[in-house]
Amino acid sequence: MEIAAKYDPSGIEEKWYQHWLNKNYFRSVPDEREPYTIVIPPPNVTGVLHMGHMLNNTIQDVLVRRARMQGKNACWLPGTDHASIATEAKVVAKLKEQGIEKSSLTRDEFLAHAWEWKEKHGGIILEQLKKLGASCDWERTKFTMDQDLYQSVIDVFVDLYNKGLIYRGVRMVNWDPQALTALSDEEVIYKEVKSKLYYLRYRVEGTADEWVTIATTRPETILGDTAVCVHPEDERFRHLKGKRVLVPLIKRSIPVIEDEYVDREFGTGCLKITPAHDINDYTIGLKYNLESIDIFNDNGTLNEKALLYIGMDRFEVREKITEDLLNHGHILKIEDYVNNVGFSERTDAVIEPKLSVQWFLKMEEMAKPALEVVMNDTVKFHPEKFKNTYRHWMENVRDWCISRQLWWGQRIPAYYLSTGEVIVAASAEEALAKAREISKNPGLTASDLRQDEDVLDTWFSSWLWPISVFDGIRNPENPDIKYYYPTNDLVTAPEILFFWVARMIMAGLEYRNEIPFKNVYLTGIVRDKLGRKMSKSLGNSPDPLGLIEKFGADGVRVGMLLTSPAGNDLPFDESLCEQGRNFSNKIWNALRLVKGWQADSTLEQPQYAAAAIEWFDAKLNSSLALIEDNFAKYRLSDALMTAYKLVWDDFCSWYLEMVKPAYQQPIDSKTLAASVGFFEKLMQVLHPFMPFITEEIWHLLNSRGEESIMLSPMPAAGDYNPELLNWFEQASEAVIGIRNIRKDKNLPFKDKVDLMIKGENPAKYFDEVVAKLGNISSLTYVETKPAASAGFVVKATEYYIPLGQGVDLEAEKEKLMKELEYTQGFLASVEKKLNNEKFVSNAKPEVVENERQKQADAIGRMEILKAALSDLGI
RNA sequence: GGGAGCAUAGCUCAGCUGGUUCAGAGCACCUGCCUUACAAGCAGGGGGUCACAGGUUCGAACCCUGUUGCUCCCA
Repeated sequence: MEIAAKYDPSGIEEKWYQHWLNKNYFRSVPDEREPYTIVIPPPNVTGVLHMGHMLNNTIQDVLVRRARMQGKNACWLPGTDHASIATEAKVVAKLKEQGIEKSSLTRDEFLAHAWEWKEKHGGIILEQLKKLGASCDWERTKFTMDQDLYQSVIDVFVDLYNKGLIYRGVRMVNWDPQALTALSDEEVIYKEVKSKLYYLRYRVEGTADEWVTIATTRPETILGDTAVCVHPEDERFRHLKGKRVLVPLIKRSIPVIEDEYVDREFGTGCLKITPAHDINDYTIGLKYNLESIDIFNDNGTLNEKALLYIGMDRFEVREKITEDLLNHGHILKIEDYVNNVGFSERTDAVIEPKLSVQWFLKMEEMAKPALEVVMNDTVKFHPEKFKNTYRHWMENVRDWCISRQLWWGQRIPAYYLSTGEVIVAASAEEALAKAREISKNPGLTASDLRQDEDVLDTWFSSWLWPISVFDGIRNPENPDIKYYYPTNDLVTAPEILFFWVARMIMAGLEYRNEIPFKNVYLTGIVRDKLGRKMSKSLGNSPDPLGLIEKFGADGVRVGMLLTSPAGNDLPFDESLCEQGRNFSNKIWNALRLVKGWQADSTLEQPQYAAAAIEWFDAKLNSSLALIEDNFAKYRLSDALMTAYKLVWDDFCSWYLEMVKPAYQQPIDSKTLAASVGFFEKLMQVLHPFMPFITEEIWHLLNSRGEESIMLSPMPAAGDYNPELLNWFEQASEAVIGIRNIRKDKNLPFKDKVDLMIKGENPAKYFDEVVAKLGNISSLTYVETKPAASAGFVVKATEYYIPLGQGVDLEAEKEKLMKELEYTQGFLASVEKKLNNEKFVSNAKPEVVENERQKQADAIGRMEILKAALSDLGI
């Protein structure tokens, strides 16, 4: 069979993914095996695959595929979330393009558009994941707005309300004037912005020319000022005590109050108080019973309470009012100033602090056990350092604002009577029944109830995800939830540690009385070479599908994993994928070599081949043990690197070279079988990382019929003789020594040379291997160093290659002297320790013993070197 | 402003309880090779005062203190 010299993943990847799907290999249903479960962090239904997803889902697939091969019943449950703000924004924009205003639609009409949009564009991302090789149980695909998940959210709201954990309150919220909704603190991104600090003077009431100067970054908010505040101990303002000042332009009279909150160093030391539009001012307003004048409409324009500029946008007003203040002599100066401004994560609009009535979930009680399970490692974080961050947040947790002024999402199941009374119930019918009961008015009808217009925060559905996808809220005893929950591993980004991971833990404890997952693997952020976060606006993100096309899914997966230890950011570079592709090609060519061998069952197995097989078996087992350890510690890149080196260095560079028959010669059947066997095991080990090429090769190595590598048992580390590894190390060093001499002395590799060994050689077992790899014509043991030869020493064994003529005695001498010097220095440092009484008496006995061994070795080596030098006539 | 973390080769990172192999890996780099599996390769090689300054210890990349620089989270 002809095999292409370069591995071409196109076609192969498509073929196998389709095959796996056809065979339903990703499907999981409860059975008697141990379950292994991962629920996908549901990507935004409007989203397309980006590099962060690539990393995150590669990791999940590696874990799932490995678990599956370890005989577990592996279930990777995929899905998407409805992303209320982002999706609604997209649908609104889309409608606008068609000339439809959201305000002209009824709620139901709008939702119909939204669903239509979702059916059309949602789920693209899941299709893209298939290109990556994701082995999700697609039959279980969930969406947070699916009827069952929707209902679970509603049930939970009602339940928490009945438990007294959900309440309605007036709060200063982060208002997104573009999306027209409140945002949670986590959805606000603070950015440093170059702005201006305006120094404004307010006239003291009852005076003609006495002024107070304040500094503000938002001059337009003076229209909502209800006080001016100074520090009680500030001498500069003592005379203002009990006075009032007039707000410029509108001449509203407001009091001068005193509070220690004021930073005397900042600005003028005199602060204007606008309770309706600043969170700190709001607190002060409450303390001093100040009026709150909300001057903004929801969309960020000014309302009639502002008295001026009514209907103008806040930023327009800022310019206009600056002008007017200047004209009226109220501005003393304007300074450049850098401050932190909050922006909406979704719309990038500047957040407006705004007072409004919202629904909140009390966090304190739920946070305590959720903190506990992480601190005591019931839920393990990888890497562990995130426990600190988690604790800090959980200890300072604030109530969760769960309402959003949107339509796309689970509508809050709260119903208002005309009296303003609130009834929370899972359905309108139940609410009506309750209402009749409470009001003792059986004549109430559905039209007497008005349901809350708001929907719930998307996280209020995602926090139930590990439970609701198995219908564990509505049917807590169903077989799926009992089998798959708690899930095993969660793979996600540290950015959402709090608003998703923490809350899932809370929900799990609340509704299952059990943690939702045992391990949380926190990935880093994929950045570009310059360390910038990849983002659409920067345009610095490569197209993931383009990468897959260029390097193959296997190559990209390897590239993503090679340099991304848990929790560390990944500075992405295409060359990483290139390395992955090169690795694919390397494996492919190893296949070409092995497939090219003709077996001859009459051939005796050469000793070198038997030795090579024994060695590689030991090496394989020791690497497997390492890989198992790496996985146990969730060090996936280390596991991959171990496998990478095992395949490339040990298998390809050493093993295959050792057993390889001479050109166009057949190979003995025993060696071929062993080689194919090793190859298969290596493919199995690599399969979780590189699902496609391993499946392809697995089938090319042997006829498998319908079998799949993805269901084959993962090789487990077995016992091995460590001596084999030590001996081989010596032998391989000898081979390297021979190569070096060839290079130094310009001895072409194709010319055979003699090798003479002096002294005890523990690695005798590999002599034939050394002879083969060194292209040695005869390997003999000698008592004395042969004349006119070049040599080297490995441990306590001397190796010589006779050179006939042209031996550079000086060079030989120099080499030996250098080594002798080094050994002397080494011995000195060892003896320094041993001669130190404190060391001998304080250090652990095995450490001291070790030093003695080093001493003996060094002395022995020095003797050998000295003897070699004296042979040279020194 | 409060909290956490990091600083080891050109880059990305390992380095466990302080003690052979403790200064490592991969990539990049340099040199030589078109050696019929692979130039997407082979063989070999160079490269680090472990941020800086002190301290503890028989012994420090590792523990302690301070300094500097960077990152993240929270306000």
